[in-house]
Amino acid sequence: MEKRVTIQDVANRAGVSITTVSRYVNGRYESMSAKTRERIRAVIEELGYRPNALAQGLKASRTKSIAAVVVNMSYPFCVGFLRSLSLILTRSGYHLIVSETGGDADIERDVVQSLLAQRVEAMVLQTGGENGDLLAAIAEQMPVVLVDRAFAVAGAHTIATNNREASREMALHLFDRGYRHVIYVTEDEAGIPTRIERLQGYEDACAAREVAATVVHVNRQDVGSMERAAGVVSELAQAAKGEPIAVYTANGLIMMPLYRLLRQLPLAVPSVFGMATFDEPDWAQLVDPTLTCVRQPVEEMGAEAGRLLLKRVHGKPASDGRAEVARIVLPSHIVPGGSTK
Amino acid sequence: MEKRVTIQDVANRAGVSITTVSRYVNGRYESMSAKTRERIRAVIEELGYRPNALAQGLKASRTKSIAAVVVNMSYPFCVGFLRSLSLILTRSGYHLIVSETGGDADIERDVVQSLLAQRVEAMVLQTGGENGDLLAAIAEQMPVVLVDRAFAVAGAHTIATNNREASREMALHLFDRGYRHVIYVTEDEAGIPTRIERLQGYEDACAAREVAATVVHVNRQDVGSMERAAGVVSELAQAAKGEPIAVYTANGLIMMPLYRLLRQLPLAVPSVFGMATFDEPDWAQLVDPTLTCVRQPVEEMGAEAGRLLLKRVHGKPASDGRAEVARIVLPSHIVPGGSTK
DNA sequence: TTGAAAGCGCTAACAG
DNA sequence: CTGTTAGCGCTTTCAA
Repeated sequence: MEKRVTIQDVANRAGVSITTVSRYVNGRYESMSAKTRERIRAVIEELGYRPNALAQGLKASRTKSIAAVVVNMSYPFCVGFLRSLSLILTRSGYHLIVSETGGDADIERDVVQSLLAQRVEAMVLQTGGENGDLLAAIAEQMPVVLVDRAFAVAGAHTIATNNREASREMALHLFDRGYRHVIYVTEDEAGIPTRIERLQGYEDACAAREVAATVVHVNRQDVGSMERAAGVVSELAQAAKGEPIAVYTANGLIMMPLYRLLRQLPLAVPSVFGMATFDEPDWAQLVDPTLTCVRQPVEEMGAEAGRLLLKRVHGKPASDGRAEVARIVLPSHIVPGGSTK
Repeated sequence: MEKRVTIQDVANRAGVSITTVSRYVNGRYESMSAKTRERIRAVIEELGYRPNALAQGLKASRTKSIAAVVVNMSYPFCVGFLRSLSLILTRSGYHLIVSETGGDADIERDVVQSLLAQRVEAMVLQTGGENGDLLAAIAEQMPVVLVDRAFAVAGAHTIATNNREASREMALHLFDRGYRHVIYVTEDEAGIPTRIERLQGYEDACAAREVAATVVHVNRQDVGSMERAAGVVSELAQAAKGEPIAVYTANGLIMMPLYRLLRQLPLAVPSVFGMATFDEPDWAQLVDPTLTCVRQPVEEMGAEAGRLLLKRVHGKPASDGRAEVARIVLPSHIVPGGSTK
């Protein structure tokens, strides 16, 4: 492990002071003779010098890194979101630190504290909502963006999709296609805005059509709950006596394990049985018939988060010391598939 | 943006020197009176002090962060790998910085340099192979792990799967199921070991069965190439005059767009037409019939990378200054599905 | 156009 | 048991 070359080494070799090298590194060429400038350039090249970002940051607490805290980075939403966020940040020389909470409030707190100690310059979180006070306190120190789940946290920006409206539209779409009953399958709301809003949207649609809402709660970890959900669907199908019914899941992760169980039922898709989900799983176009779904603008959300953070991190804080807090809502759209017709 | 509390603040408030506080923070309680210790604990709690990781790291160049450089973080391999890597690292208080190269050698170089300046303590890369010299140089300064693509880089560890053997097995599996021709669809090898090895495995199997190899090259970005591939399959099926044939793709990302095209052919799956792929896409179990595939131990690779890096980062370098370089191969396994029978 | 010097927040000898 | 002191590598006044 060789010793790393420092600004001092460059200064010595070039026969100038470290101040001058520092100036060169920071592009302040105007106060420097062309000769000195060229000399330093050559030495830096020769020695392969790269400034220690740590030392640079120590003074201004600028680490050129931004953290993303998500429930599970393998969730399709997170994958797309993180990727586009990462792309934007990289373009501005920022690094993305990714952390997982698994949805656990204690872990979330620890992770956030640790990130704070690491002096990240900003944070974007898919939070569970339990650490609101902590996040509000952090929002006073650095830009904080809450994504996907639009909890109300003082000082934090939010980026989400129009869950309620899009969910309502999907349910209406199903009713309009002639499905007399739409069974909504979701996870326990657990106070999570996204889930609550999607459920509300479904209920809005039921109310609009004066149809009774049928909500089935499942637990993704629990296969039994999925089987029970399929059982409920089966019973309702029988009770419907041939009238078309549909299943609409609150997200793609629920539909995944449920899909096979539903297809095993003796119900013809889409004629007497419709299927749809919020989210657009990558397999939606591979199954036969293709799956009707709600596409979230995942990439746009990531890009928007990146832009927002960079603007806040770069820019001087607003004159009154408190910048505008953005609440961005990016609309989702229905992608009709063969599973509803 | 309030001023952050420093070790000095704590020292002042507690009426001790910063050294003592530093000792407390680093858990060296033995050299400290119980009274002092309690006093400091109280003040830290009161002020909500958290040591500045930047300043801590400046001295020892320990940033508690490790970087992962991948081609595309949304690739299924990367998603699973990064997640399990992240989990391991977090458990040891390390942060994971994720960067993308898009497979571009220049970007890879820039990203790596930038990470170097950031003083990450180690790197794991899914490299394109063009920056071997740079990586070898870095491997002299910090632990470097090459994952997925087992390029030979001096001083770097590698973690990969047994691509050639697993690919051979899959091809043999297909021949054994009675498919007389197995068409292998892959991307341009581009010098990437993973691709070369999988192709070799297929060729090994063809040689063993004394069957001519049929390799079709496609470009994932190019729909036309996929259609041409499907065309080749169609022609071969006709030439086979009812004899069963199969398609075997080099990875799941190729199979995804190809799948629909192949299913549109008038060929019965699996009786006269078999389908299989390297990788296990999450939709493999959702389509009907389920898709036969090769499951890579993605999570294990991530966990192994994490363990390896942490061991090397923590441990003192070996006495001779050059630690053992690990070449880890984790085996893949065939997951039989209904698409071959 | 340049450099000396004072830190940024923390750790680690070395003395008491 | 505790404090003094000297940096880690770099930026930034303030003078020259």
